Amino acid sequence: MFSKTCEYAIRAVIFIAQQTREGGRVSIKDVARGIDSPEHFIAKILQELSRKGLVQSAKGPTGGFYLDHASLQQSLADFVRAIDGDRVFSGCGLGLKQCSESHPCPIHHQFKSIRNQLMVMLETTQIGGFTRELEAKMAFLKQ
Amino acid sequence: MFSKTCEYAIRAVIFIAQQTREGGRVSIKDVARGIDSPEHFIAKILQELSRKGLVQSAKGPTGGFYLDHASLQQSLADFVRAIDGDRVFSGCGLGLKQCSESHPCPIHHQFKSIRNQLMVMLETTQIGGFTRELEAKMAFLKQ
DNA sequence: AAAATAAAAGAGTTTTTTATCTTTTATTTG
DNA sequence: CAAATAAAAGATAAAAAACTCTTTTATTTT
Repeated sequence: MFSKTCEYAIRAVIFIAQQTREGGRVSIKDVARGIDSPEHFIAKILQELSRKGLVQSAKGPTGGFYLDHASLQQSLADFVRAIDGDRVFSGCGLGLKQCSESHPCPIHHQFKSIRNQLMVMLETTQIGGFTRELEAKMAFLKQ
Repeated sequence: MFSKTCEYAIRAVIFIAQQTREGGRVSIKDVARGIDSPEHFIAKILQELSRKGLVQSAKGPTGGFYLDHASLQQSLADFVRAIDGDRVFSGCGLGLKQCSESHPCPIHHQFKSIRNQLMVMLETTQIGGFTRELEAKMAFLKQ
């Protein structure tokens, strides 16, 4: 569904949101440990999200990653789009380049319906909305 | 969603179903042309499906691929499973190995719902059920 | 100002996926 | 039986994705 990069990205950002909910920063090391991902790999990913303004960062001691008010309100869809592009939202289920309403693949309509639901789900879910569940250990970001 | 291999596989099998609806065989060359895929690549894929009994084949002149009665009734899900395994049906949206009802990732429940719909769709769609649409040019397997 | 900390950037490497090329085996037809 | 046809099998190559390592830059603390 998503690339590995994108899976890590989402987990990382949810983790950062949770860890910094009362201010503060979290280091790459801690993110990597917190979501059980390769450290240098998640570093690259956060670098890119940082460049695109979807996460915030600060260098030096006391530095690390965090999310400003705007970033906390970004939807999962925004992060998916930033990493995987809109392949997920608009690609053809059978890989046709020109698949469309007027030139549909055999499963175009069925797929559209399911993908729309996926899209609505991703668009309406804010990255900052998982803190409570994680806190209560009703949801997990690793293992 | 699906691997490229799986996309080609589904397109190929739908094509074979259509081309051989009144008996006969279709060659790899024709399949490759018919779905606009690399010839040797689709050959490999059909070879594997043939080994697994999901498509039928015959060597020599007048040989080629076709689908027996049972294969025509296989669902899309069967072909997806044969190529991509059940990753599509049961993998975690965020890539967690141990994601489950009792140890869910933050989007487990939302994902489950969408994936179930995908699964129902794939399970209830027979590979042989597209001939009419294709014939009427209301669906396409290439471009 | 020097030392320490932590992200950014750049340059690889490894693995997996996708694709190609060549040889072999089976079957049919003249 | 020889020639032709078509899939099966095996080996290799190219491209993309996933992951690692090293150096640089910015910031803070002493």
